[in-house]
Order: sequence, then structure tokens, then C-alpha cells
Amino acid sequence: MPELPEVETVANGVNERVRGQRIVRVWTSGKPQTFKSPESEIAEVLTGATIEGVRRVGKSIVMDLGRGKKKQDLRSAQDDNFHGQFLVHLGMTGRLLVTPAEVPMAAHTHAVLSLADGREVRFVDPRRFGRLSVVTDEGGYAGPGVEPTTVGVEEFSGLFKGRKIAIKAALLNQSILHGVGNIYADESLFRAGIRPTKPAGKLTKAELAKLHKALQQVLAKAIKLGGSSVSDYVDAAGVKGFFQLEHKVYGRAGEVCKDCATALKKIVVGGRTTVYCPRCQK
DNA sequence: AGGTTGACCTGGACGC
DNA sequence: TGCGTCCAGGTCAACC
Repeated sequence: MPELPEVETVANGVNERVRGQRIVRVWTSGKPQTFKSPESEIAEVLTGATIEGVRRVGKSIVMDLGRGKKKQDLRSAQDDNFHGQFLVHLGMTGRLLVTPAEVPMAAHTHAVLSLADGREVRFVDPRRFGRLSVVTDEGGYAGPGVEPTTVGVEEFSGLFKGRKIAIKAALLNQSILHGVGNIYADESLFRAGIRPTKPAGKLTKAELAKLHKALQQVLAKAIKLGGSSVSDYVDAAGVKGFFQLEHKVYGRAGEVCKDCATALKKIVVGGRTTVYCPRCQK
């Protein structure tokens, strides 16, 4: 489910709760497709590491890991330049929760990180589209594309130059811009007054500027409201977001436009359900 | 090479 | 109540 605002909400919530904690034990479920890195490697990188912080990169949650120096430890030399990150991609139904160890394990729990203070970080994912991995490269994980919340209008506009794909499909392509998903693609296109099927390369300079502004406003407001809770999304504390109340088109197929009362249209673009207003979006 | 489609999973909603 | 069908916030491999 989760797109940029939901992933950011979860990452911030987990960060507040576990920053500075040490991971003492790791359990994984053994469901092969959940693990992008071998489970043994995940356990090795995480066990004994201290959580330096948790943040969002694209649609991934990145946990930065450190290793305290131990003078007697033969590995201390390499631990000094230890670069470890734990990456959590929530897929459609993934949840990352921080709970006391005594809370019963939910069905479809695929990983549990036991913390030194007795709490646990748990990854739960019924549909198993989520992915867990570790990165130990010095540079760390930068994500597949450009960060939409901070990109300037010039760079943003340049991303779509010469592209024949529909602007909606381009917004969803994570190697172009990372973090935008189906909800915020539709919502930002509505607010910019742009038809989702318009070829990305054919947008005028003015349209690109409008879209850039609309996207950043929509994302900022959604982050402020804790994301959109459609069906089962909750943050690290199990709390729902409120941006779904602001949706103008997403999930409103069959209803009328809130601005002009024209019937909204439902089509498929880039393989995804797309809702738009045929009058407001040219 | 860029663009499009289907496969991957489970569960909830809805119709009969 | 129960069964079948459809749909879902995301990727990615395999095709055209």
C-alpha cells in the first residue's frame, strides 16, 4: 500500500521509538521471497548492531546501523568503518511495528528484531510483496530515482523530456522519481489539471511547473496528516492517517468531481487503476 | 532501449 | 452461511 507519505510516517515513528537501541537477536520466517538478501546475512548484519536512526529513502525504510567499539574484539578494526543498513520495503501490505515482546505475534510475521530493552521491531506482511535486505556498501542506499519532496522544478521538468509514456506512468516509475505511487500520482495530476494519459514529454513548461508544485504540496500535506489510510494502513504505533479525507479522485470512481460535479472517469494507465475528472484535467 | 503486460500473494468486499 | 469473483497502496521479469 504504502507510498512516500505512509513510508515516511512509519519510518519517523519507528525512529522515535528505537533510535539508540541495540539489536540483541533476530528471527526471520524463512519465506524465501520476502528476503532480498540471504536471511543469514540479514541476521549477521543486524545482530549486535545499534540503531543509529530510521528514515525514508524512496518507498524504502532505511535503518542505519552502527557497531560500538570493543577493544578486545578482533573485528574492531573493521567495525570502525562498519557501514550497515537494513532496508524494509513494505510492498502493498507490509507493516513495521514496535511492540513489547509479550504481545502475541500477528499472522504473517516475517521478521522480529529483539531490542536490548525488551521491545521488538516486527515486520508483518500478509501479501508478501514486501522485501527485506541489508546494504553494507560505504555509500549506503540512495534509492532508484530522484527524491520528489525536494527536487527543484528545473530538474523535475527535465526528468520527463522526450518520454512517450503517459505522465501517470512516468510518475509511478521509481527509477525516474522514487516514492510516488498510485494515490499521489492521481491526486497530484488532478490538482495540476493534467490528463493522466498525456505523454510525459508533451507537457508544457507551465504544466510541468504546476505538476511539480501540486505534487510537493500533496506529499507535504499527506505527510502532515500521517498518510492515507485505505483499508489497513497504520503507522508504527498502529494509528491511521487522515489524508484519505482529502482525496479528490483516488478511490472515488463512480462519484462526481468535488470541484465541477462532472462524473469522474475510471481508466487503466500503466496497468494501474486511474481516476480523473474529464472536465478539470485536460 | 523504451514501453507494456502479467505474475507474484492474501484477504476483504460484494453478488448470488 | 457459503462460494465465486473481483480488486487492492508495488515491483519486476519477460515480452513487443
